[in-house]
Amino acid sequence: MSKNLTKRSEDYSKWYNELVVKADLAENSAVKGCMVIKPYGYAIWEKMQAELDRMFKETGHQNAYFPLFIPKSFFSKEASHVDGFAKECAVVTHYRLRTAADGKTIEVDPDAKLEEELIVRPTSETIIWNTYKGWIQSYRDLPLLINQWANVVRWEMRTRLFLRTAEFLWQEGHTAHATQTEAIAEAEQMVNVYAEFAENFMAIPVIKGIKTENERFAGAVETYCIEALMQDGKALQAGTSHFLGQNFAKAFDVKFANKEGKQDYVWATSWGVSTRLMGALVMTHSDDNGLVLPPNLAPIQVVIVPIYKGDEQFDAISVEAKQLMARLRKLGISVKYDDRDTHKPGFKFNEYELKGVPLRVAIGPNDLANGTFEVARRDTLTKETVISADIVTYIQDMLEQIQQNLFTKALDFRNSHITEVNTFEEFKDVLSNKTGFVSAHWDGTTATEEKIKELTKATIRCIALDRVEEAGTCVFTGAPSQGRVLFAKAY
RNA sequence: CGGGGUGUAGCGUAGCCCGGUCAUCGCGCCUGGUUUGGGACCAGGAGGUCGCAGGUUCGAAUCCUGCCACCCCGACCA
Repeated sequence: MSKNLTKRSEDYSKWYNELVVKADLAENSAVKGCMVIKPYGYAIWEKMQAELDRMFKETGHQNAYFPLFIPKSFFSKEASHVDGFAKECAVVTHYRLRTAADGKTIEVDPDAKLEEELIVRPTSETIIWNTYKGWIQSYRDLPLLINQWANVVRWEMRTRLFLRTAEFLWQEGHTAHATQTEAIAEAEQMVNVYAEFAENFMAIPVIKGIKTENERFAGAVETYCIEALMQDGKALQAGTSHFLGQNFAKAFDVKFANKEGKQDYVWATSWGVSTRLMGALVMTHSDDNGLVLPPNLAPIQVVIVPIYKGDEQFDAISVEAKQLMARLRKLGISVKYDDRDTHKPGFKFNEYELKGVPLRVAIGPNDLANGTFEVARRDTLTKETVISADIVTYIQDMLEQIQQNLFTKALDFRNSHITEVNTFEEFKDVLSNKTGFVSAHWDGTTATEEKIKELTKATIRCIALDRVEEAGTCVFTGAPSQGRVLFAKAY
């Protein structure tokens, strides 16, 4: 295994191997950017889904499901939206195959050409708003707060495992409101939900902010985002929440009668996070020994490894192990007892480190004699001997400590990689040597933003919601600025 | 689509410049035995259209031509 895994993104793919593999569909290069999520990786996604779903419901949202296929005509109704996605859509043109003249191969039946092509959804705004049109007549129908768990397809020119795959899993919330204020409040609420989820559940510190016009979602009036920093110093957008204004309501003619009896267009939001978050998880916490999973997300939180010679010892250890397993499970802790006799303990130790299991309990003849357990934690790679009487509370506390420690570690790293600069020389120097976020004054123009991107490859990740107003001069043009924005090289 | 690189067993690779017991080594896999507190050891074994198609040659993994695929950089991209 290569060293310096924290330095280059390609190296992370080695750790992804535990979770996911690139789809092996070499016969058809068109789907090369897809991924197969392995059971261990999918278990993490399920945990993320469960927690997010709970948070959505606590904020009043409901789940629904909309079609995978979107008629082409829907797509063209919102001009900037179609501009944003047109170049990366998979299109269905036919609905039937037939046996070819050679009697062996299968070909597309030319008679089965669709009158109107169907787009495989790259996002569902259009089909959802087309549906909402029939659901909303009165202010009494509002707000409409719906979330969908789905897959989407974006035919990117270049894919990167987890971070930008051709097909990915996500959730997309789509809400409709009677007033602008309410819709903005919703968009802000959801970015807060995402931030809370990332920090408390995934142990990934994030910066909440808004996107510049240039980086805004196609069709949005304002895009809120959470930005995380990976160990290699590159930023990753981990979630977005958009205030869509009345753009989609107007495009799909969704009007409602307000309290005064007047017709008005509804105000909209949409928000989403995807399997990209799993990439963020790996790139935030993992080390040269493999994955490091926060206890909240680990499919296996505790693994018990027996160390024994002969059946007699094994049986005695198994009794202890199964007792401990039962007690931990009662507390909702997920435990695996690895009683395979095909592998030595040392092999198992390394295997579970690679998989990122937070806590490992070893039980051997010495422990049996002394009434102890050996507990090793994945985040610090340290071991301690714990007496039987304390073991359950010790593990319970330790899982919480690991969760906390991972967040603190990532937060310290992130905070030490936000650098304020005042000259363009410094700007370039920090970007190429220290990496991370660069906090600098910007004159607010797209032209400057693009010129900086051209020269340094850095983009404005966000204007932090909690930034302090501060008069200054643009790091590039010297024009006046009201505050600093965060630049970084990003995935 | 431009620039660079790679393609040899499930994975990672040597060999290619200088054609000829060259199909190499490691991991993994199978069998038997000994092992088991940090990736065990010994012995034996299975597994390969050398990316594909042509060409040169007595002879091609090796040279030539074309094609295909993958990776990296760029364009593109919430």
